[in-house]
Amino acid sequence: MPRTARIALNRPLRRLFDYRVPDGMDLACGQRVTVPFGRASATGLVAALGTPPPEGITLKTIQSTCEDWPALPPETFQLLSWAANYYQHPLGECLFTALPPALRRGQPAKEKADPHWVALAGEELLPANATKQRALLAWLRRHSSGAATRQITQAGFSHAQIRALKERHLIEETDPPKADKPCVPNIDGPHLSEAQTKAARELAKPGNGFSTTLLYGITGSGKTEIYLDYLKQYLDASAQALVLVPEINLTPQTVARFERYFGGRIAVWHSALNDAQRLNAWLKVRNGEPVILIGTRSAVLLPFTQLKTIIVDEEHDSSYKQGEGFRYSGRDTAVYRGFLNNCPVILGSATPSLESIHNVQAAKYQLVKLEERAGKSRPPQIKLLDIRSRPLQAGFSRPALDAVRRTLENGQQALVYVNRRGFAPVMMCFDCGHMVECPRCDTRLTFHRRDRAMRCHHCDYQVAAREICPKCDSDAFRPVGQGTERAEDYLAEQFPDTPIVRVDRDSTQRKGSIQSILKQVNSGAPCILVGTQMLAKGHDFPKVTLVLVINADGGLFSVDFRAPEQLIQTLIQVSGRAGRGELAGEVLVQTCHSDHPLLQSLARGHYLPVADQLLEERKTGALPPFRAMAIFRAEADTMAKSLQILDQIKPLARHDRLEMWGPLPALIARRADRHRAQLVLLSDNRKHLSSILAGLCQALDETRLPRGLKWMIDVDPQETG
DNA sequence: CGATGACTTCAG
DNA sequence: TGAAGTCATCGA
Repeated sequence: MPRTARIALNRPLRRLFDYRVPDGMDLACGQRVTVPFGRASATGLVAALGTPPPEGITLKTIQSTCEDWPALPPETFQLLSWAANYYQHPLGECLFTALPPALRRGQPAKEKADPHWVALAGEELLPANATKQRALLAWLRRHSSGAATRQITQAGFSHAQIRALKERHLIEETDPPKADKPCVPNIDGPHLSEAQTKAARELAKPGNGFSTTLLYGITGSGKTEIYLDYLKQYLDASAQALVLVPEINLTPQTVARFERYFGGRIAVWHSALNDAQRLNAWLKVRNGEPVILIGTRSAVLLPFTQLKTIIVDEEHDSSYKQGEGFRYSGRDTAVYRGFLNNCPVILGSATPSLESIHNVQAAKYQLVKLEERAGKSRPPQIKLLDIRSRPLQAGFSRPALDAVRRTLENGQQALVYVNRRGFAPVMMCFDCGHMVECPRCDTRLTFHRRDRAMRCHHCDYQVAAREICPKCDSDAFRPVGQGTERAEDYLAEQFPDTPIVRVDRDSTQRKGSIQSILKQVNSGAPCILVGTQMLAKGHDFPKVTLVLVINADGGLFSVDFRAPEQLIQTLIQVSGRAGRGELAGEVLVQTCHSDHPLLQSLARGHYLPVADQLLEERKTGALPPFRAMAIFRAEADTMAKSLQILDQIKPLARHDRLEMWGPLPALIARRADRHRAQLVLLSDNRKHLSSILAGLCQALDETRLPRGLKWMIDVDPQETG
């Protein structure tokens, strides 16, 4: 009887392939192999052994193993199998997302050289017009230990510029900097306040098995110090730990803070790493080195073998949910990982997700509270500023502008939060009413005055901006609504002597990184920060004493059931930027609905009661977290095709514990010329929902679909539009 | 006529 | 997914 193995390949196929195992080859689940596939060969992962082969197929034979140990150790393999099933994504693709690109391609699991570039002398040799090259050279000078190609391109420079400097012998390749930091560089732990110490003591300790703790710590309460102290006090020297952060929080400052206490034990994992860096970090983790790994979402899939604790910072952050392909939640996967590794999981936030609060109420999670700011700062007071019947200029009301002026006069800084980037979200003709729309999406084009362009924020379309209405040639063609650029311009006009710093996707892309911006702000001179979401997330601006929210109303009446939760979280997070130093903070929220119960209780200052209110609404609507939700999405070149496939599926999903909404066109029905529709599935029983989804997948795999039609399943969706 | 491209099929 | 095979169309 020949031995067989079931192999997972990196293909979007919901099936595995059986192979014959040659005599004398030892295999384990999760091991990398090379197999003949079609007329070529492919890298695969062993998914099962000794399974009875299907009839009527002559098995091919595994060519070789890539190494004699499983690339995915048992817990990691189990975690991915669970996730494949939970998120209804093909197992092969799930397993391969846990491998660094080099190993996906079948390259050997050996440490890779990671060439760095350093600047040499002789800048005067550069021609005067080579400004970009000069800028790169200056940038490299600031990175004395050198920077990898990937980091250079991330900072906004091009490969061509690197090549040009290399040819002029102004830069050269070197070895990457060695991690020369001592292993325990700082014997003194971080100094904790009484409240922090108490919270740190209450957290579940590594070694006591699996548990999940929600650490609710208000903004500015110093959660990072607690993490540092906790790891320092309770993590064994030989153990591994995982710290998950949202992408935006993985700044060099965050890493440096951890390195101060743990030196070379700190490793990082994020999207800006190049292939060599990814492979090397992955190998460290796989080899069981006692790393404390700080990483974004996908770090939860790394092959830890000695994992003893997991921390998920800002656990409410929606960027933990992958929005395409393998749509897993890094936070929820982390909790399951804690279960598999039998270790504690700490979820930290000043604005916990309703899911986590619900799990506390259901006694699945423990709650540790920290309701006091660290140091001398006081939590800011939130004031609602009703702008009904108040004249607005570029979105600013008189009292709001006065508040900014007072702040600057006192030598302090102000932060203005605007929900949209660009100058104005719409251009409208006041003669014929025409609004410029995207030709490929059901959206309006946003006007960007800086580069005189109209852009679609949902696809890559853009056109040159016009002075007159493209339809009727009227010159009454004007921007409507507020964006960051417009706020910036208006403030510059009102406060000509004050620097205005805009922070949004556009400004940070151009300037390479947010770092230099933050540095400027924290130098302390009076200035006004204008920005989007980006500003709300975890940054420390000690001199900011006023936060002004231009308009809070978007999230109050949205069709997306998560919008109110996200609005409240953003408002509290952005408010938390105020008064973090010794000066007291003030928050002004402009709204047309100051009597709205959510805003009213927000103004009373505490998150948990607002969250309870939101949870009550979810309960009434039988929405998550009270029921499990999945969305079946379809997109095609016509809406009819998309709706038709969902109509076809709907009867197959019928079940007495399942409610279905739709099929309906998506909120933005057409995006990049694809017509999108969705069927929402809700069930009070997750197991049922999961098996129904699995059945639908199978049924769809067996049907021939009209061409151009794509479908996907989103379990626990973050975006319901 | 071959070349090109759009589209379908199939993988153990 | 991606490589290979099928089929229709195009320009000279």
